Amino acid sequence: PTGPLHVGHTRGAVFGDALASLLAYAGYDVTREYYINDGGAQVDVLARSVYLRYLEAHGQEVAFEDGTYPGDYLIAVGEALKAKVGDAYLQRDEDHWLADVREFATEAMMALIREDLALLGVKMDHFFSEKSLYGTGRIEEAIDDLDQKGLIYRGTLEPPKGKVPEDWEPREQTLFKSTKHGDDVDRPIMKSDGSWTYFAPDIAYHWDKIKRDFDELIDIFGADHGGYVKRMKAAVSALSDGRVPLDVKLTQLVKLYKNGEPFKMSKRAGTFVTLRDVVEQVGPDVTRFVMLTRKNDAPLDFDFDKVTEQSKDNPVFYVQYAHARIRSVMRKAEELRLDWSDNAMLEDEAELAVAKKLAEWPRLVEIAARNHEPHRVAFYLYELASEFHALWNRGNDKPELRFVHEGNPQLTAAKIALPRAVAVVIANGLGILGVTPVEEMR
RNA sequence: GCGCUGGUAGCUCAGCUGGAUAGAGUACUUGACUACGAAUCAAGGGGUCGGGGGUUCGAAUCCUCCCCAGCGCGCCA
Repeated sequence: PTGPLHVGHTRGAVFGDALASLLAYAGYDVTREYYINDGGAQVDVLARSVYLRYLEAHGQEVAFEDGTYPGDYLIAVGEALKAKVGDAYLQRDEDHWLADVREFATEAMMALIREDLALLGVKMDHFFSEKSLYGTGRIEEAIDDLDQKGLIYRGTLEPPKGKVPEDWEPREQTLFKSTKHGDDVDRPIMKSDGSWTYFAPDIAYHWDKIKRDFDELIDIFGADHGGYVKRMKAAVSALSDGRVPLDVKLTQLVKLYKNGEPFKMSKRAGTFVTLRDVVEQVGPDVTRFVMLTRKNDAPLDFDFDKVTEQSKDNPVFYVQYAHARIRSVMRKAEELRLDWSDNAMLEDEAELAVAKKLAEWPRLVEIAARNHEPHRVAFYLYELASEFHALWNRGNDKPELRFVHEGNPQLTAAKIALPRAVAVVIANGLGILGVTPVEEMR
């Protein structure tokens, strides 16, 4: 939690949320967890950055050197810190304020992040703090388990082949024998100075999940953490004696475009496009749908202009439009006071095409859930909408294919059963993706 | 050097863990509005599925070796 969520995080959040909903829809019992990285050196950096803003709030000139976060979002946090502690931390050593500011800043960032998630409509069941693993014996407990399995030892790693880092020299470290569980090399869990590497609390976190009796785990990482997958799987395999499968989904980069021009963001310069920027411009529904119309492991182009357009370039509108059309005819049918019936009358090939597409739905859900691929739902909805629009237009040529037949409630009931089923599936499908089905287009 | 993820129509992408003639959108061409409406639909052309080899009755999909792109590779998370 070093800042607000940006577009990359957004993709991970949307993907994870949709995957969880998909699994729940398919009948799984799902828990959504957010792992808070509040234990490492990065929160010290955050604390120092906030301290600079705190000094600034007291009217001092400050310089944001390398290794601090210069983003504007910390200005308010600096001021809030001033409001809380007054001048108590002015001209004092880090020892006096670091721990407290770290706590303060972390809480402020998590508040931001929770707001961001709420904007997107993402609800977490648990927030799990990395920090809670330190100094509580929980890391030691997990490592002990591995040790008892003979997977922990002192040793020295080979330097990486090819490109060797400048400052490389052999050091003895505490290592996890991850090669026993499919990894390429053994991984350090303890630095040469005796403190934990970042891998250790991650092991402890997964150990905790295994002990909580989950029988399947899914992690979602950014693609730049891809090199981390094998060791995490190895750890889970070792900790659970191979009983609990871990699937790691990597979400690729989001490339942003505006007016057809790509623009870059830089965390260092403090210029990055936040989740809030995106959601406020295009809305949560569009944001979610667009991010799910791509496989998670393929890069995603996110064009602000295309995405705000209400046209075929924008698949959300296409699917929403189908739903709105159906709801519209259903409202009209209600005025006729017909008896709703499930006995559809299907004779035309366009009607059969829609019915066939509908019949694919259960199997599609099953496959998408099994493969952990929510994007399949988005593509399916597009196809279903397409079949429906085709049928609709056919009603222009052949009046007998229309859904509402004035003065003939029986025929209307038979013809409206099919689109009614389409609306149900679209609503359910959009529900999985976290997109609100609309009653009418405006 | 090793590992991970990609390479499918001009462009953006699907493709059900091995099935029939590889599909959408976009773009281009030509048609269609009396329902929430052309915000939509219909028709047409466009492919050595990165390349070679292998397994199979059958491969975009599986095995292997190359090529290209992105990411990663001990005391940063």
